[in-house]
Amino acid sequence: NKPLHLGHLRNNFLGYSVARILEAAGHEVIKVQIINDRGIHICKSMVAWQKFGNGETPSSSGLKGDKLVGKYYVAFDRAYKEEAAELVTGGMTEEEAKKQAPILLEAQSLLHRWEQSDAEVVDLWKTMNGWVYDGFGKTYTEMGVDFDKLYYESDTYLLGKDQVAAGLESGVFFKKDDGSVWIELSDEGLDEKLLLRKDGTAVYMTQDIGTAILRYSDFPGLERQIYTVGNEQEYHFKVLFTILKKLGVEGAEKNHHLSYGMVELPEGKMKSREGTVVDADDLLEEMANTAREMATELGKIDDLSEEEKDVLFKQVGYGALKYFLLKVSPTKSMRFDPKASIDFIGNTAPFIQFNYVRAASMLAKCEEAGFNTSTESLDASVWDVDELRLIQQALMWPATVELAAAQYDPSLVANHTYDLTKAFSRWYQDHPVLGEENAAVRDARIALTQCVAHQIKTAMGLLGIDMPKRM
RNA sequence: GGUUCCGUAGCUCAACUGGAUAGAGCAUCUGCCUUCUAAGCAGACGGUUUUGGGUUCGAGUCCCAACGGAAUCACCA
Repeated sequence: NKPLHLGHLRNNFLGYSVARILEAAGHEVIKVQIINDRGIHICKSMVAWQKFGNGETPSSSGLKGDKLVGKYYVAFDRAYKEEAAELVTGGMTEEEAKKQAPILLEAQSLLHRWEQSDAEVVDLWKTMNGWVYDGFGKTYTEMGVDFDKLYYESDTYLLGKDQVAAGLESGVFFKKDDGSVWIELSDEGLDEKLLLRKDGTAVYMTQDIGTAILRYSDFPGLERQIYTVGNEQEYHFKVLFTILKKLGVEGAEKNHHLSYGMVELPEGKMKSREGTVVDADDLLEEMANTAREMATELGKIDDLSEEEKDVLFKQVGYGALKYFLLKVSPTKSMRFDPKASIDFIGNTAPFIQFNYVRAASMLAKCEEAGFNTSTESLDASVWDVDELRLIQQALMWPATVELAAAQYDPSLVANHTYDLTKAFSRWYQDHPVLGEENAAVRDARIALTQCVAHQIKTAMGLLGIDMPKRM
């Protein structure tokens, strides 16, 4: 229920790209998204909307749905802090005040009523969730990310609770005096972990147990289940996987947490509450605008229609962003400077796109001139050292895909593509094609250009980056 | 404090999983557009791979320690 930010972009681009790479390596991939539509956080937005919203809706405010709901999440947090501070002034300890703030109690009560299927609460929940999905949907479309199946935690938490009940029966879990349910994982170095609150409501872990089990039964015979989630949740997934094993769930051994590093801003890490986040929608828009400015300045595409230009600016701007986020090893945290980070020259997607466009443009001219553009039966003896080096680079592609798939690492694909493009760009500089008089040499160069262009397009496709025809 | 991860050019990142002279981009400086798109190319500058030990024929990579940074250890998700 918080608007998508830069961290989500890294997450989604990474997950999407890994899926494409695994497919390229011959695996069948099912992309699923778990939607966290249940829990105390939703109730917080709901309470704040009830109290301060005055019936505001996306259409009445003109705000994107997820932004509107996010606004009330922030409003909740502000009110909550004020109330807690007042209680402290009234003589309560800070710890106690954080538990007793009236607005928090209201949110907890809403969660409880929601789990009891209280009609009024469920209605509001449906409405506000609808706004969020609507907003997220727009952003996902822009990102070029899609899923084969969506899981809603509101559908899976009950399954999780069943599992907790079963685990309690079999002695995997235990109940404390206040009625809360726990698992003891000290032997694994993971401490005690809560599975059900004392009021009987589910927590994050409960839902994830349910979701995991549902997926095993939905897709029997899964070779591997990969969770693309930030490294801040490493502990959570260690615990989850351990619990699933202890419950004896079939397939529990096949889980993998694809853990990626945080995106940090120059002033430190992003914090929604302090407003130091880079909003996904804003950033995407800014990227396309930068591409527009750049192209307008260069003036090479003035004859394109407005529609064609819009497509192009998104290809270039979004491509630059995707490449920027994917060229770094997933496990590493990365720094992002909104003003300086994203370049359109150097080791970037626009550089690669530019060279693809040059190749495509040149091939089109060869076509027009009636040259032999077939890649069959060419004379390989004419290649010089630069060309052999370029070919050598291109031949590393299959191994690169295999390694990237094995390690779930799109940065290997990005770096290979850059090296290939760099080699091509260098070669292009002093190896004319159209003006080459020796037909054998010319045909060999045409074939080479075709192969390189094709590989660039394929490789960038695995990163979710489109190649324009002109730029 | 426990656990996990990280430390490579001024900045952002590579380094084919232990191999030869540690490579790119940005930034700075110098050249190259009457020739297939200059969002390009060539060159210069920039390194005791945080530090100290160890293993090895060989270490940025593996082990130990120190220093520095991050994440996590919630009846948040």
